[in-house]
Amino acid sequence: MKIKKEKDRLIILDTQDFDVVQTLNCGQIFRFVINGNEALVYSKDKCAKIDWDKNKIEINTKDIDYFYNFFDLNTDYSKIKKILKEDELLSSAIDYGAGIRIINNDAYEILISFIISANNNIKRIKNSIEYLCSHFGKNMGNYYAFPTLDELKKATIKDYKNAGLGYRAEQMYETVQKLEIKDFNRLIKMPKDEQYKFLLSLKGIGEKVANCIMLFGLGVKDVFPVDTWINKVYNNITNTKTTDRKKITKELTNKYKELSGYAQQYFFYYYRDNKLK
DNA sequence: GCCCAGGGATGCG
DNA sequence: CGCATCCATGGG
Repeated sequence: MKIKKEKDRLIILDTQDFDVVQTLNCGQIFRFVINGNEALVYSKDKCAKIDWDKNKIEINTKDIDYFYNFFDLNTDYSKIKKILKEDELLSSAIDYGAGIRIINNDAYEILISFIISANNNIKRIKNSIEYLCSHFGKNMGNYYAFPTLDELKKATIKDYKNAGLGYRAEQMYETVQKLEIKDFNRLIKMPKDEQYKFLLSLKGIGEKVANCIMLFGLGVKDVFPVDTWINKVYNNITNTKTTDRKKITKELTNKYKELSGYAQQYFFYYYRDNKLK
């Protein structure tokens, strides 16, 4: 991928492996606004203004190194897509979501966000996160930062209910009180199975959410989060009616191995958008 | 009014 | 272990 680095700006001159709208809309990030050929994207206390046309993408931000990594610009997606396309089941999904990239987001922000995501819909998830930012995050002028862990520790169960977390409010409160920033410094260095175990020990985090945190927040690509959509895809492809997500996870992870996370995103985006029954 | 959402916790056998 | 049931709440 041809990328020019300027001061406060990244210019991507090769758009076949990067579609901003697809990348933002495929359910891995909740803090963004798309307006025509322009988007605002938020992570932690940082912001990027992105605009694009057919031939180039401009990422305007004071944190170019952060967003370079955020959008995974070092990874060659054409190579990944070429390998995965050999799988017949994935071929049309990859054609449809050819511009998806897996975002490298902040582990703590992803952890909080995906606790909210459980048995929830994306619009509500976004509203709840926005509430937490505007009530507990730092005012950055044009937007609110994601609250730091110390800031979020001030939130009560009632605050979480007001944020629309419903029955997840108690779980969130308990997990936020228990977590410390050093947990995340340790987490990033742990082997995969220990990360998984640690995440599962926290309230509000089960297998699917743990896998999402690892994929989008810890850079672990050989995980395959199975949500309701992937469950539907699986039943559709295999002509079954299972609800055993543990089994589906195991099968698909064994099949796609180190590319599981990518395969999962292509499946998820394609089938969700095409309203698979 | 009903069904569903990027599921998880709990209890029971 | 596996399995069933319950859980808030807003959108479609």
